[in-house]
Amino acid sequence: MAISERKKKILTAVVEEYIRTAEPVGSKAIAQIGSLKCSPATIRNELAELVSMGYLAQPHTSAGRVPTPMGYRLYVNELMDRQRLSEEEAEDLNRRLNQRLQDLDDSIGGVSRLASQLTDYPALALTRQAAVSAQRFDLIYVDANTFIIVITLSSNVARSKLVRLPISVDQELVQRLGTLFNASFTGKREEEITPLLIHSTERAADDTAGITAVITAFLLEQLHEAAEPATFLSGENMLLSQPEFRDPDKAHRLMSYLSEGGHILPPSAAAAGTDEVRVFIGPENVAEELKDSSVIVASFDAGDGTRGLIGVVGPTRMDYSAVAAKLSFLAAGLSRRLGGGEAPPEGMHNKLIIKEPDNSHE
Amino acid sequence: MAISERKKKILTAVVEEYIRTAEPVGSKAIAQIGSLKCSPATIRNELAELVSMGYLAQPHTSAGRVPTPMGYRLYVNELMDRQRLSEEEAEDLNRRLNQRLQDLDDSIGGVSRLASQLTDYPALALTRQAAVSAQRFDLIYVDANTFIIVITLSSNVARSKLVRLPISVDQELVQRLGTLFNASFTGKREEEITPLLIHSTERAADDTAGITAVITAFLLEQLHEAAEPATFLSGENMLLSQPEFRDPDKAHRLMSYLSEGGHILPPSAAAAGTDEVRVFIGPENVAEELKDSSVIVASFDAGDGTRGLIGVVGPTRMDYSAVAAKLSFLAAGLSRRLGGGEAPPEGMHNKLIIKEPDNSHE
DNA sequence: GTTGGCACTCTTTGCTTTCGAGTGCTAATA
DNA sequence: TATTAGCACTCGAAAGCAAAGAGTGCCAAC
Repeated sequence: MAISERKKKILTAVVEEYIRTAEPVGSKAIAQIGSLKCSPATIRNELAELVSMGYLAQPHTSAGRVPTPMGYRLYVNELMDRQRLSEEEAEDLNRRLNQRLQDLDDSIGGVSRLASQLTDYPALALTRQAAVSAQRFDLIYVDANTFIIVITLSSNVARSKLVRLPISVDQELVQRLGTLFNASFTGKREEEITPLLIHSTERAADDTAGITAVITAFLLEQLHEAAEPATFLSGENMLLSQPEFRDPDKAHRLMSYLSEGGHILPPSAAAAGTDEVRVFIGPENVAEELKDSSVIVASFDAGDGTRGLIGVVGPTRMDYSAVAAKLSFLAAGLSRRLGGGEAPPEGMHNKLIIKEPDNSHE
Repeated sequence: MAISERKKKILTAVVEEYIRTAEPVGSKAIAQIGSLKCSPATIRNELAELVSMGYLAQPHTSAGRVPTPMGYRLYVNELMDRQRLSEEEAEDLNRRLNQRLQDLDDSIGGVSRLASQLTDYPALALTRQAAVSAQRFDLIYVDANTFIIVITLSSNVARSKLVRLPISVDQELVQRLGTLFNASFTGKREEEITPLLIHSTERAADDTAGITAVITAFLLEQLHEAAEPATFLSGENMLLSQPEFRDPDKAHRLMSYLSEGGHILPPSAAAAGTDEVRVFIGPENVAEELKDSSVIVASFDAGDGTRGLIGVVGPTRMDYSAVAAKLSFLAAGLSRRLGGGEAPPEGMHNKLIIKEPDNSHE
């Protein structure tokens, strides 16, 4: 059955009122909202139909209506205003973003904090490198017992470590090792660095002191760490201010799940195109723990093939419109600052596409 | 009035039972615990006296007794067993500690996570450097538009950054800048790097492209960051499993306070001697938000004049004994691995001194 | 000094009642 | 035919109340 214009208006009113108040909304309240010029009775009839169509639900016979996940979905896809931030908001956000952003890697935590402060929901941020390898090795001789390893990764981040040795080395050895590592390990991804390769390098180095082992260990550690999607979560406490989490057990369950850092995002989220906002409503989430929460994610280009995601978690009764706008703006700002390639002009809002998750398997 | 042996036993029983059950404990329960061979009636008399002495309180006339902060204080100072970890626990902990620990700086967050998992309370870890300065600069020429800054700090941590320039530089310039920076900025603390010094270096560099500015900015940023006490908080969600935080508002208030990262520790905590455990019970905390929680902190030596603290936050009804033992062990382990100087033999428990905070100002 | 006994207090729990918001239905109306 | 007013009905939330139970304080006896 097609859904009439008036039904859409009513559904919108229910969703927005429910988002605002967290209370089931009744026919009278909708009539008063305006934008509809008909009586509560008429609205009641429409509401009854919306219930039978599956967009709304009643907690119990004599209560107002509450949107179902399906209702939210329709709202998100078709009904809601695509909010844009006001000039001041945009400016403020840009300023804060600039403050945080020197090097993504250090500030990915800062980004998630920012997202959380901005939206008043717990937020997470993560990056996933495409394929990381070492681009270049520099070994700096400091003194007889000390040298510094600097590994420049393909993502153009330099990682360094100061190594103190129990034995002494000379400048020549350090330099020779540097050349050797540049020859053997540059461009290699983590899985390409086989024990065999390590072993042969070790022999070639003619290094009895085990210094090569230290370097390869550091290399592997850095590659591993860089390849590992770095996840940050902040603002967990925001959950507690939501009435749906007044039940401490429920709150605890979700918070534990979140802080385990695990599979918060549905796999398909990672596949999202840049600057596109995705919304996962209640049961659309794969993780059992998220079945009655919603997740909104935006994806951004962190440069050099690295993909980043920022998202927030909240009750299904979330302010989708506002949150999506903010995340979209944030993601666009990040892409602009971090991403290579064509930067959209500063200050311009990027388009806000909201994609529905792929549910073909259901 | 002096406190009799029997009163001590009874107080101990009340505290431990209350820690276990979170319910006010009655005379009958104490009698059944054993270790006292007298009737509930006798115990009631003693309890009444303990109440009038201020060690215990009654939530209401017909309820059992609950320890007051003063009661906990006595318990912590004199009565509780100084637990030591069992062999297996110690071994497990050591293993996990080794896993986490390569470089304190990266893993301070890991340490707090470990403390939280270990104790089932929210945990925080922080380090405070004594006075950080740059020990050495290395500028590595990569290509005409790129070079790497490596700053080795006095704390023996190397920090690096890959710099891309809009203009091109030659190897000679990079090298010259390196020498210049080594001459001008090594050994300088953040506050010693005045605009004047920066300016004169800039002039000496004969650098029209503003490369010195990039380097000084990075230097200042790193010094600032290193001097800033790095705080990490984890396991906030553990709070919610404590019955005293079943009230979502209360939980929210404390969690917000904690996640702001602020002044969790009383100032005196920072002054604690290494490997010493301090306990701050309820109102002993200076922060208003912590007035009915307890904080346990252990201090460790992170090497090179850096002091670290690990601590947990929980309700006053905390398992002081177990937590103190674990933190003490953890701190000792960290000191051993990170601290310079005399390392106590591996696997040995360090002594567990529990210091009372200095309350002379009250 | 210790103990058993007992009346008393105060919370907790469960039940019943009341109240009200909101519904669904029907009949009247534009 | 679509809308509206009216009204009886439902069901949860809040309030009130009684019974139960845990624990105390005190007294008198040991």
